[in-house]
Amino acid sequence: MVGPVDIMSIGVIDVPSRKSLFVNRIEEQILTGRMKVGDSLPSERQLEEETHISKTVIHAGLVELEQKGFLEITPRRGAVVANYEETGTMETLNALIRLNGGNMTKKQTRSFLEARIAIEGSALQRLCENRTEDDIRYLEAIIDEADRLLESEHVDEAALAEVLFRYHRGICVRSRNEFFPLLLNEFRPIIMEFWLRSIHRFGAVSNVHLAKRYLDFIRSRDAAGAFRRLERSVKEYLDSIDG
Amino acid sequence: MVGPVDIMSIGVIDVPSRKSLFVNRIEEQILTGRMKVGDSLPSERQLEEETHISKTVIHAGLVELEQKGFLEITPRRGAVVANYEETGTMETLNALIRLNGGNMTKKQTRSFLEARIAIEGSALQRLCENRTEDDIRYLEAIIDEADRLLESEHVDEAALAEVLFRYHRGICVRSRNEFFPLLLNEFRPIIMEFWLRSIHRFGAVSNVHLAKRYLDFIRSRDAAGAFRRLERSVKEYLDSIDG
DNA sequence: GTTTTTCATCTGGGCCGACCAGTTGATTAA
DNA sequence: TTAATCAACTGGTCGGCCCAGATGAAAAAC
Repeated sequence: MVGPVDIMSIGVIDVPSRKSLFVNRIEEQILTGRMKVGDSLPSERQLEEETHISKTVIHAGLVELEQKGFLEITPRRGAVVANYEETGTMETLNALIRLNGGNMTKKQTRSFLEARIAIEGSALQRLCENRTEDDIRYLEAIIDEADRLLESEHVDEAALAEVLFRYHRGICVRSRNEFFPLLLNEFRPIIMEFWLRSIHRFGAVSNVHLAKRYLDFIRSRDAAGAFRRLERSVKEYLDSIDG
Repeated sequence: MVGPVDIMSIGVIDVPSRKSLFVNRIEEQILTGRMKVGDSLPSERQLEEETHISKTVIHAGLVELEQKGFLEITPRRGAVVANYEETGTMETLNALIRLNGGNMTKKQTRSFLEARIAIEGSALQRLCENRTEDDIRYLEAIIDEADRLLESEHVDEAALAEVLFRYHRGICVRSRNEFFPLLLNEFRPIIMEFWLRSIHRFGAVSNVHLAKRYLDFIRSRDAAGAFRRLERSVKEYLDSIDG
């Protein structure tokens, strides 16, 4: 049952699709500035010839790049590099960060945390003012999941980050604002990365403890206190990466 | 030059792509509840047969629906209708509102304006604190565009809404937060609809005047005043739709 | 009768080369 | 100088092919 070699593990080799290779190549050209905003791309046929990838795949790749906000395609006219500060969405930013190996710059981190205070802070205050017993039970159930993960010998950090994401999205869901949870979904990859780093930096227990702290504020309907706590924890995180 | 009929204008007929027709059909089925969360979709080959659209296009459409948060596709298993409150993004919401003829419910409007205060309010305060002369010039240039539109006999409302969008996104851009402008792009269809309604309700002049008012606060670095003004104008809009 | 194995069938993922219908711009005709 | 023509080029679509994993019923082993 065990293969001939079980000392050195090779690991899976996942073959990247031609489409993703093509998309990454173009993204790279754009983000490094080799292709500038307004530049026309070669036609799909030219790209087919150049890359030895079929036109269908090229076409699908270009459409994907358009959805990400990198290109502007006009049927039967061609594709040009879009001003992705104008047309870009969070997906564009996610692609940008992913291309940088998942690392955000300090400015991006600061921007992210500002956005977090703006959105989650607003949700938190609304929830404190309008919470019901059912909201408390809903959030407690998620905290219980986190506690169960902490009981294990080796804490599954990815799973804990996922639970923390669901908890904070839960705050947005229960704030009765239909937009806030959707915005958090938009941020999802970035937020997950953030929680992973936060777990590494401050430990699993500490992060779950902080989550419980917010629940206390919600219970006692202390909107101002909750907001101050959020601001403080963001400030602590920023200080920790500056040092 | 002029066709045989120039009294009644026909207007361009832009032929929708098969992919978009397919995507809209499925969205409709989901949003009207004919397909419920968890329901399995027919296989790509069945859909091909049923719709007479090739598998290539069907596949591309399903991938788009997954990105919009409407479907959850598992390779070699099939696609099921996703819980779009969980997986949805702003694109999902845009589709939902578009399907409703661009009309938001009162709760959606309230949610939108709360989100606007959270995001643009935060940007406004940051900008007031850190503005440069160049920021002022940048925003003044956009205001000039709006003024030019006002000079015309019949104000082009769609164009003005577009300029107002660019102005308020400009505030986010110049706030030096990389996330805020992208979030506004995400909202774009909703925001455009909002400005159109605001122009109808309060008039073109009044909306441009308010935009200039924000510029005053930014010039005098009055962050608190700017925020209060934003809150007030949102409140006025909410009152006007309640009445 | 119960468990295990086998294997035909179905799924989405990926790719290809050909064809379709609008756009464009130089050439031709008026 | 102007208008009509049309070949070349564009993105969009097509149907077919193969791949590898999932599925479940039939066959084999117990």
